[in-house]
Amino acid sequence: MALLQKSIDKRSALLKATLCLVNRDGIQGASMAKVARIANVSPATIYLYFESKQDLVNQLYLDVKESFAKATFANYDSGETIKDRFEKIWYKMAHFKLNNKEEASFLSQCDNTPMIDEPTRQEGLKHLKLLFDVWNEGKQQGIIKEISPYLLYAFTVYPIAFLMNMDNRKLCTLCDTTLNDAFKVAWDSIRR
Amino acid sequence: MALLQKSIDKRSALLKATLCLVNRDGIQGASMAKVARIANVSPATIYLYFESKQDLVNQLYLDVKESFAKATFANYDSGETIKDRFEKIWYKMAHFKLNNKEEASFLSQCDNTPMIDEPTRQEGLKHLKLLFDVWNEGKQQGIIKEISPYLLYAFTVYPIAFLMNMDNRKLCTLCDTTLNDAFKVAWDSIRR
DNA sequence: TAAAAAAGAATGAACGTTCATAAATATTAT
DNA sequence: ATAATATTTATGAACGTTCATTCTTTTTTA
Repeated sequence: MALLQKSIDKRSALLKATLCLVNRDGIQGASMAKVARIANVSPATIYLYFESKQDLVNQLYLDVKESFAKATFANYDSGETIKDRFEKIWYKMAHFKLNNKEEASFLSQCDNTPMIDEPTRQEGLKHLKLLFDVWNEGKQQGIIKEISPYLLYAFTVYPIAFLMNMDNRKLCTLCDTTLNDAFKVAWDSIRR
Repeated sequence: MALLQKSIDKRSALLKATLCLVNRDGIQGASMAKVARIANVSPATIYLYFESKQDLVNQLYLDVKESFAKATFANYDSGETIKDRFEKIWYKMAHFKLNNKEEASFLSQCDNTPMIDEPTRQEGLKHLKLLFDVWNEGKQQGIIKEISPYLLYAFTVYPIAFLMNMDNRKLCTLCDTTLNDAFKVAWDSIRR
């Protein structure tokens, strides 16, 4: 149905506009008026698709998290070794952040804003299940340290965001060499 | 001079009010009117001490960074071993963030906002010189990996902010045991 | 009494949101 | 198949509020 498609297009145009603006001016800088203008739509139209600015940003958050997870766990094979699986996931996360800077920077901004509510954050976390699986198996096999997934995440995945930030600010170029170094650091941090 | 002291008091009352509000409602939620009300001052008075909201937030940023650095490098002794020095610095950073949650959360928010300008960020970085010294010496002695300080920071210090966030959201309690685990992870990540 | 500091009221602009209305689309009746 | 009608979808203008900032006046200090 053409109508439905048109609706979907408009919805994603609005999400895309929001992503772009948040990336440029911060969450508070992405006003509904600006979002509307960039999406070629009347401000009022936004409220046909989202019930508030908070809703808009939260839905965008879930949307981006989902595509991040999709990229991260593509070709996931539970038959591979723990290290191989972790390595592939880690590199895919890094490459997603490098190749989708707007999305990555948006997620970074979301980490510390009160705009994203707790239920939405929880929902977003679910996408990481496969990574937690790998860690749990790794612990059972004595390959990975017996520590909470929050620690594992903090020291392997979270740092990528920092590096991406530095790269954006031209302070530290994230070339392949740097990325390989970074993975080594990440792996050394959590392996037994 | 009593007058000067009163000025200093008012300035820090304004900074404190800003810190408190940013922590509660985010940077955009800390309006000049609210800051004034909490500091028991007229909105206009703020402009006697700061030339704009951006200036206010940037000065607060430097202020907090400085007290963070003061706490972090207290009793620094360049005669100690690399690991001892790093360990003490790391724990002091962690404890500062645990004991000064408002300050820590504020700094986290600053990581991803366009409100803090690049010169101010550079200024804030200078406070970390001693940490960089330790790392450089460590590299020379073959104790620490030969990688950029940005990588070292990303994998040892930056994760603390994540853990603090989880702690604030009651998802992962940062008790002494967790903290010790975390330090082990941090050290394993960068040692040779 | 002169100068500095602080106040409160007021500024235009921008905010998120809603409203009455218009355009576009779907449904029904002929 | 076409005309008339109902329904959805979208609009631009306007809402009340709040924003950062400034202006004029009053209070405090020297």
